[in-house]
Amino acid sequence: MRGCSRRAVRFLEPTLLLLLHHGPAHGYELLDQLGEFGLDDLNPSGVYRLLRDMEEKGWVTSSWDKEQTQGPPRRVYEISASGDDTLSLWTVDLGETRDLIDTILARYSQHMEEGEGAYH
Amino acid sequence: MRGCSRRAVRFLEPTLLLLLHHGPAHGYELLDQLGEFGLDDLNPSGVYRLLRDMEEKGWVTSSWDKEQTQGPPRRVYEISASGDDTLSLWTVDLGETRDLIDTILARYSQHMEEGEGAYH
DNA sequence: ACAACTATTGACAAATTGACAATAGTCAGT
DNA sequence: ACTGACTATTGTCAATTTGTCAATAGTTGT
Repeated sequence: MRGCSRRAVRFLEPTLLLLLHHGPAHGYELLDQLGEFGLDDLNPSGVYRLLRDMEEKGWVTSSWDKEQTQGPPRRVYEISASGDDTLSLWTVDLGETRDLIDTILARYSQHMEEGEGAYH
Repeated sequence: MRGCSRRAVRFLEPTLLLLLHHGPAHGYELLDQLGEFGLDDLNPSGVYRLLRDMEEKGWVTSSWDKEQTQGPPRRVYEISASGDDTLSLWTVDLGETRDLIDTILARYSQHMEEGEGAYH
């Protein structure tokens, strides 16, 4: 099923905002932390692209990391006040989505208990 | 926010399967029933298109309604055994999605309580 | 005949996503 | 110094998905 991949995309934005809500971070680090949410196996370029999009919308700001590190310069993202607001709006949306899921699952269980889906 | 529209699209497929799991129905009727799930304001052609796609995948079958009705002939969709299986898989996916949402919302509440997100 | 409502289909632009290559810096071993 | 492995970000382009709007077509009421 394609569900997993689509879920990843759908929840990438709020999850990134949440992670940045905790503190500034660079893309590679975020990519790693997304795994804790089950959002693994996603394409790095998609994440970087989304971060750039989010910056265009003003939800995050970025700057090059000043510290020398084990690789090329890193772009560090930080959430903005506007990003905080967006995250807050996202939580409302997520709550509604959860309600929808609950409704669907409840109806499904109900059908199954009543044996209504038994045409086959 | 674009969340609502995207939610509609994301949950259209399982919701249609669920409705058809209850019994055969035609598109126009389904379109109406989707409103009960908060999936309103969606474009009819998108729903019809998805139903046709689902038929191509073998999850539903369709036939023209024999009964005379108040309009042009209606295509009646019925869920197949394969559709039942798909719906069942969908419930697993939806459960995982709900878990993800719960995780995100829990972390957000936690940050807020601890006042960690207070840069601004 | 005309308008309003029921019902489905088609077509095409716009937006999104996936896959992969390109670039570039550091570090460790040879 | 060269090589390969790892870190880190960007760019590109085809493929898929979605949104929008028009087209078709039957029925009912005036």
